[in-house]
Amino acid sequence: MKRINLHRAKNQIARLNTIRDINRQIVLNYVRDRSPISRAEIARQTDLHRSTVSVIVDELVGDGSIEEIGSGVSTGGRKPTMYKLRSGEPAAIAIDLTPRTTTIALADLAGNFLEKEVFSTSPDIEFMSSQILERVKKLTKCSGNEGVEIGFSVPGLVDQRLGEIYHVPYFDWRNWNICAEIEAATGSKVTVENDANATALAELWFGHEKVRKTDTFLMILVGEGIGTGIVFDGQVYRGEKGAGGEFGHMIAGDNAPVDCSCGSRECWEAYASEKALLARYRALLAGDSMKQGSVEVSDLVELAMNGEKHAAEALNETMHYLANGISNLIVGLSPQVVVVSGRVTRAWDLIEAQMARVAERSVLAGLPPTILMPSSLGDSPTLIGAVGLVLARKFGAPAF
Amino acid sequence: MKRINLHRAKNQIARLNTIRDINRQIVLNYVRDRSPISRAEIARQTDLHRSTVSVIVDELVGDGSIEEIGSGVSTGGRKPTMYKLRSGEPAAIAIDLTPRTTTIALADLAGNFLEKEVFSTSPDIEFMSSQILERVKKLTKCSGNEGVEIGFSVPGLVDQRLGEIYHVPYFDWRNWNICAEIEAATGSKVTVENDANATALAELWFGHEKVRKTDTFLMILVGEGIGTGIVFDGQVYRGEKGAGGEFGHMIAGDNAPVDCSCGSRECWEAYASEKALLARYRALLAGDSMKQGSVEVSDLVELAMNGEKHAAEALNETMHYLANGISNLIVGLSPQVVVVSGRVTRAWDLIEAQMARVAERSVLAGLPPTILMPSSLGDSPTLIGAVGLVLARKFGAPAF
DNA sequence: AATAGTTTGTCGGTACACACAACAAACTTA
DNA sequence: TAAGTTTGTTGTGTGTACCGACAAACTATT
Repeated sequence: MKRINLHRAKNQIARLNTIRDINRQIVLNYVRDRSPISRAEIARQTDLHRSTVSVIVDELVGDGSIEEIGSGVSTGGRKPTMYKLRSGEPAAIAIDLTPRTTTIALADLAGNFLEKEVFSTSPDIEFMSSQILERVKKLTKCSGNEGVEIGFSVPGLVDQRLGEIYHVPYFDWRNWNICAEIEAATGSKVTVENDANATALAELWFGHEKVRKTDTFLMILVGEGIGTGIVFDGQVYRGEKGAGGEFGHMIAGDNAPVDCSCGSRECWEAYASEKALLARYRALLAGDSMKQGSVEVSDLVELAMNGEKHAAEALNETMHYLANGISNLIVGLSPQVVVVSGRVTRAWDLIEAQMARVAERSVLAGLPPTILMPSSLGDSPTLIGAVGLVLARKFGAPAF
Repeated sequence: MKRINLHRAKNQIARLNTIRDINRQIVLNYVRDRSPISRAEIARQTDLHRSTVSVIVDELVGDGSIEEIGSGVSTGGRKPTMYKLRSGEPAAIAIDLTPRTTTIALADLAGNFLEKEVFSTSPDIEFMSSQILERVKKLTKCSGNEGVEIGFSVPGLVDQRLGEIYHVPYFDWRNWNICAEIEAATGSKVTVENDANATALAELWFGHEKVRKTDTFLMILVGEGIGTGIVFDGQVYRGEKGAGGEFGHMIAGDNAPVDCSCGSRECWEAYASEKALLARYRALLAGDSMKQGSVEVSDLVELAMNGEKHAAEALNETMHYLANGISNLIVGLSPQVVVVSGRVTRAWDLIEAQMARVAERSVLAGLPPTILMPSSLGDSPTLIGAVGLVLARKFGAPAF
C-alpha cells in the first residue's frame, strides 16, 4: 500500500487518457514477454475485452512498437494472428563508460545490438566529451532519429532526474555536464545512471528468468570497487541523489588489504573487491619472495581455478569477505534473489561454498532462504543496463 | 520507472472506474493532509476540474469519509465551504502486542483514539488468543461494525498477505493463526505487520512533517532488539515473507556483550539494543564491586543524563555501536531521513554526538547528507502503527 | 461434401468519468 | 448600489472500456 505523494499530485491525477496509457503499457509488456502472442490470448490473460485489446494492438502496430508475424496454430477455430516486438529498427543508443573502455551502441526495442563502437576511456574529460558527442551524433543520424532515446551508464554518482554526473571517483571527474550537451546536440532524451543501478536494471529487464519473475532482488557488482543495486517492487531503489545502494562503503572491519576509493580502510569494498583480491595475491607472492609484476583479475581467477596455491588463497579470502557482506544484506533486506556480477563469478563454486557458511545465519534468524546466482548477462552488463535505461522508459508503468 | 508485473495483470488493468478510484484517493488525501480545505482549493492544487472535484467530494461526504465544517474566509468572492476528515466515529481497531503489554484500541479516521484497553502480555498463547478475541469482538460490536478494519502489530515475523504470524521470538510462538480467527469472529479484514514495519508506517502517516514530506526514509526501533523499517517511494519495504528490514542481525563485530535473540554474538542488535545497554551497565557495576539487581532502561537513561558515571559510559558505548550501524545503513541506502525510535532517544544529544563522529564518512564518500531525528510519535509508536495499517489501506494508492 | 461447433477479430451501442463553458449564488470593494 | 471576484452547479462533448452480435476462418463429425 503506497502513500500518495501530494507534492506531485499534478502529475498523478487520472485523466481520460490515463486508462488507455495504463492498458497500452500492459498490452505492450505482454507482447514483449510472451511473444508470439495473439490479441485473443492477451485478452484472456489480462481480463481486458477482446475489442479493447484489438484497438490497442492496432495503435501499437501503428506507432511501430510491435509487428505482425503471421498466423499461429488453430485450437479448433479461426487461426490467431500473432504479434511480437518490432526488431531490427533502431530504438535506443547505449553509452557504457567503464574505467578501461567506453562503448557506444545502437539497439532495437528487443535489446538486440545493431551497431557497436568501442574505444579506450581517457582520463581527459574534454577529450571524452568530444568523442562521445561525435559518435552519438553519428549514430543518431544513421538511425533516422525517430524517437530514439539515449541511455548512459557511468561508474559514479549521478542525479538521474536532473541528468547530472556529480562525481566519477576513478578519474575524479566532477559535475560533468555531458548529458545536457548530448541532448542539445541530438534533441534526444538522455537517461543517465550509476553503473551498479544500470546493471540491476539490466537484470530486471533482461536477466535470468528467475530474476525477471521476481520484483525484489539485489545485484552485487564486484569490480574495481563493489556496487550494489536494489530492486524493490519492480523499481530500482535510488535513494537521495541516486546514491542508493552504495553498500560498498559499509564497515566490514578495520584493517582491509587496500584503501577504499573513499580513503577508508574499513569499507566492505576494501575487503572484497577486485582491488582487494589483487592486493592479497601480491602480498602472498611477495611473502613467498617471488616477484611477479602485475596480474589481471581474469588470469588470477583462472590460476585459482587451476589450483595455484597463492591465487586460490587470495580468492578464497576475498570471497569470504564478499559472502559476509552479502549475508548482511540478505538478513537486512530479505530479497527473493541475489545476483552477483563481475569477473570473479567465473569461480562461482568458491563463492557458493563461502555463502553456504554464512547462509545458516539467516536460517537461525528464522528468515526465508534466498536464491543466490551469478549474473547471466555476460561480459558487458553495464552496456545492457544502458539499453535498459531507455527501454524501462518505453515499457515501464506510466507515471500516474 | 517501474516494471509492470505481468503475473498480477488481472488486478492492474485500468477499467472505467479506475480513473475515479485514483482521483477519489487523491482528493481524500488532500482533505486529510490540508484540512480545512475547500473544493475550489483542491481543484487548484490537483489540476482536476472544479466540477470533477465537486462530484468526488459529494461521494466522500456520502460514504462518511469526510464532513463539512462550515464556511472559510472569502478572498473577494463567495465564501468556500470547508471540509475535513470525519472524526469521532470508529474506523479502525488497533491491536498492539509487545513483550510486556498488549493494547487494543478503537480509533477514528484521523488516528484519534476513542477507546483503549491495556493488559499484560502472557506467554500463554491460548490465553492471549482468547483475550484478544474477546476484547476485539466487544469493540467491534460497540463500533457498529460499519467498515471498521483491524490492524495488528506483532514483534516477530509475519506474512502480511497471508495474514500469518510465523514466529514471535520473545515467546517462541510459532504459526499463530489468530488473524484468521479474528476475521472469522468479526467479519472484518485484519492486517498484520511486524512491529518495526508498523512503526515505519506510523512515521509515514503520522510522523513529523519532515518525515511525511519524504517518501524515502529509515526507521530504527531500539528496544529489546533492534528493528529497522525501510520506506521507499511511500511504501514500506517488506522483502520476502515480510522479513525485510531485519538489519538488527547485521554483523557488527565478534564479541558483543550479550547473545542476540538469534543466538549469535556478532549481530548489531547484540551490540546496540537495550539488552546490550543493560548488560554493559551491569558489567561496569560488577567491576566496581557494587551490586545492584535489576535496572530499568528508562531509569538507566535518566541516570546517564544526570551524569552517573557507569550509566553514562554504558549508554555512550551502546550509542557508539548504534551510530556505526546507522552509518552503514545511511551509506548503503542513502535515505533522506533516518528516524530513531525507542526509550534511548531521550538521551538524543548523546546519539547525535556519536552520529556526528561517523557522519563524516558519508561526506568523504561524496554522498549527500542525511537528516537524523528522534521519533515524534511518543510512547506507543507500534500502537499508532497498528492504526496506520488500517488507514494505509483506506488512504493508500489504489492497487492499479 | 455438408454441417455443426469453436475461435478470432470487428462493429455498433451503452455507460462512465473528465474537461469545458456557461451560469447562478454569495461575497467584497469601490 | 454597482461592479468585480470566487465558489459551486449544470449541461454538453469526448475518450475509453464493456457488452453483445456477427462475420470470417478453421476443425471435427456425420
